[in-house]
Amino acid sequence: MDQYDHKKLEEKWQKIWEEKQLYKTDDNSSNPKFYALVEFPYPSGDGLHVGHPRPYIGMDIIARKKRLEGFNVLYPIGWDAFGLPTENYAIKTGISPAEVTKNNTDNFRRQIKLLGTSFDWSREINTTDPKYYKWTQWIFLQLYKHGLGYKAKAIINWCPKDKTGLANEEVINGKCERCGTAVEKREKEQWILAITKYAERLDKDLDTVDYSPQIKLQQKNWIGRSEGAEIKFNIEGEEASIIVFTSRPETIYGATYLVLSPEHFFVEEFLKRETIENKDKVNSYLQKSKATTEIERTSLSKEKTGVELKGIKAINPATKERIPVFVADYVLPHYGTGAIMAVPAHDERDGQFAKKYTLPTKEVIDGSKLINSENFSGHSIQEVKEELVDLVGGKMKTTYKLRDWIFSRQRYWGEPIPIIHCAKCGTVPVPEKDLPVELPEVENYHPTDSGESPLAVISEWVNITCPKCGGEAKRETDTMPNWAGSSWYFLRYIDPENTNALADPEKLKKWMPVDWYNGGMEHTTLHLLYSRFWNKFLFDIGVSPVNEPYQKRTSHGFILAPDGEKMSKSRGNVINPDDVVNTFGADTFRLYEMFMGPFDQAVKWSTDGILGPRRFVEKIWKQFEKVNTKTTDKETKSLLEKTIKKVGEDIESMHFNTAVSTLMILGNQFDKVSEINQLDFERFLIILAPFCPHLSEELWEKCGHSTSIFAEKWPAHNPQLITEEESNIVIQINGKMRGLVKMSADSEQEAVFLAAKGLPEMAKWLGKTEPKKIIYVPGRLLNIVI
RNA sequence: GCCCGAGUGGCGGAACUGGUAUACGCGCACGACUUAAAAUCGUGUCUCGCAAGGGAUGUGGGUUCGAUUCCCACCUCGGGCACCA
Repeated sequence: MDQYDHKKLEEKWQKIWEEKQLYKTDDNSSNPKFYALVEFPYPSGDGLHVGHPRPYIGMDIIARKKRLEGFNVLYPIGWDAFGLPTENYAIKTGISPAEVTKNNTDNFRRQIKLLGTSFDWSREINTTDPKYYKWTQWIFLQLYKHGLGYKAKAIINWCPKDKTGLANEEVINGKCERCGTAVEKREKEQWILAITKYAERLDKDLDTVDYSPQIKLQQKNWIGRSEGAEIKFNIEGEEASIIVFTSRPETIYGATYLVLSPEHFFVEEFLKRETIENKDKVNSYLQKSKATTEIERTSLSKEKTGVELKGIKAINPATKERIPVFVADYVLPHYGTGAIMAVPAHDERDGQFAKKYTLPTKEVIDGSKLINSENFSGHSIQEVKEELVDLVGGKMKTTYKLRDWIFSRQRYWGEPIPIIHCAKCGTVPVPEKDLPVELPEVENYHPTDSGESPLAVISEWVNITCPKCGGEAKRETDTMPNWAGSSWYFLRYIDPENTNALADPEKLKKWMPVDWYNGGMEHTTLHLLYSRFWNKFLFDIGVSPVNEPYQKRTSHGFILAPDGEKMSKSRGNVINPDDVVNTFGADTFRLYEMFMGPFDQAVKWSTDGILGPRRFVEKIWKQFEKVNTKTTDKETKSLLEKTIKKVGEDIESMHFNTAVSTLMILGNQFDKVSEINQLDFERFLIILAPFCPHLSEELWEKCGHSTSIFAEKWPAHNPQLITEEESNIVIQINGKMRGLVKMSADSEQEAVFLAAKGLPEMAKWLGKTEPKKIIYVPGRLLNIVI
């Protein structure tokens, strides 16, 4: 047998697969469909590092197994290519982002192909392709037309020196990443998408999908549904009133003051009035809070700060008491109504604040009963909650932490928002026939001095005639955030060339929903939620055939550099898969990435660790010499059946690391025997094939087959050969293992006890004393308590 | 700070629904082969103890006949916190 030559072998099979279009998905197949999806990468200039392939390989194993099980599998890939790093690179070098993207995607494609993944490359998509973003823009227009896209003022990070808006990521310790100037907050008109209108469904419909529990929980917490009440507090001697939201309206008798967020519109109102006695102090507090981040503001450990609006008092509608009104930044503007009634006795933050400013504290709850609450005292919370809210003229209300989605970016490298501003007609959507609104060439990719996107200075692009009245008009120059293109890409894979619709409705019906979507833990809230939102909207307008886009969602962990740090070019600790594949081969690489640790947890790359999988691959290669027509011995045969069962189950549950170790145990057993029956070996090759497709194809061919191993059927295991007549029953004394008896698994307790007594090593334990208690777990364990 | 995870040999990790802790792999040690080395193969490898036996799954408690697994408190690390992708 010739030497195992991974290069020769992997090139050979990758070429054959491509020529035969083995992984091209047939829309017309009558087999049951299976849509496997991984998050498409952002093609950075650094190229692929060994962390990228982990999900691709994991899903590839699942996709290959599903094909072997007779499914018609769709397993596509593409590029999520709009975004900051490419734009920043363009600003630095002057090379156009489109060109940079082209180079990067070419490199990524080459690298991914080296891994022997079974992507259907004929469906490759790119979010920066006008043919693609035409439909991203089209979706935006539908959102706009349905009242889900609106313009409003929102706060952005602003660098006063660079005169440009900054992403949070570009703000380092409150300073501009580029020039170190202190970053300010600025209000700016922005396009916003009303995702909160979908909050209830996004929350409730989680019950209908198969996401891992921690993913569901994190989504739920992010959406943050909270049932409470809105209650109006009148301002003494004025028409004005403040509406607060509280999740605990039953504590209203304990509300001893009100707090407004610094951004609350009433704060500005009140400051205009002569009644406020401490305007300077309030104003300086407002200034200070502008410089504080939200994380600092909401921190429980941070000392609460605030300032009273001196000169006004609110009236507690339950007690009719006059209570002070404060401005404090621990109250956030976008949650509830941006104003709260403070109940220091029963809320930790209110309590801290009240202590600091020596405000009265009044207990109104004792266990589950109300106290000090006039007629309501003595009643349980549940009983009187709604009645109480009624009495004070409030109304029950469900609120969400989820906020609307700020959709504008003042950047170049994103989808132009397809809107036209006409002096006469106002905001006019670009007519659908004029889509896509293509990104024009610009000389300078840097935002303008006024903070507009670089598109704003291209007058021949900006100035346009109004499609409604034909008068002078201007294009919207904001672009979309990177999230836009990735919020619907799973639909486009289904019909990537379609020019009449984002995808053919029949095809969508055939393929949706995605059966299994794997992605990074870091996308659990934003991307996952945004894409669920877009799909729900598209479902509502009859475009997507399903209410939920992803039937199942799992996540993978990072691969860290050997030093335990995140891999990055700047740290200089990047491991390039090209080198690893070159030295060890794609099959070994795949095996190692799956073997190195639990798929959903972060794990460090080890350059030595890959030797184990490589030795395994060579071992299997050599074992082909033992293959003949003789019968495989009983022990090996039984282990093979167990392995088939376990590997199948482990793939389904993404326990790839234990699947590989199970394959290794069988490989070790094959080493011990001198003969392996060919049919048995072939069944082994099929379950190995998803992990090591090249090696398996080659050995399959050597077994005399002329068709691909992936045209075979996933083998069924024979359960009868797995069950052993005898099993080891553990004998414990006081919960510690002291012996072992080999007996039939359905033995009775008495029989096992007798057998245990017969063991020589038991004499010293069981000597004369009578056991106090005996616990028997049938077929597994006998615990004797003495 | 808040939300979601994780912590087991020298290292990566395994242990099904509470039932033999350390599977599999790396490394290391010794041996075989070799003039030698590499590769390969074999044996051993949590720890204390001559042994009987004891101790170990981040720390401290608890529940249980029995806890890596369940509960409480704490420590450390990773992810997210809405304009990174």
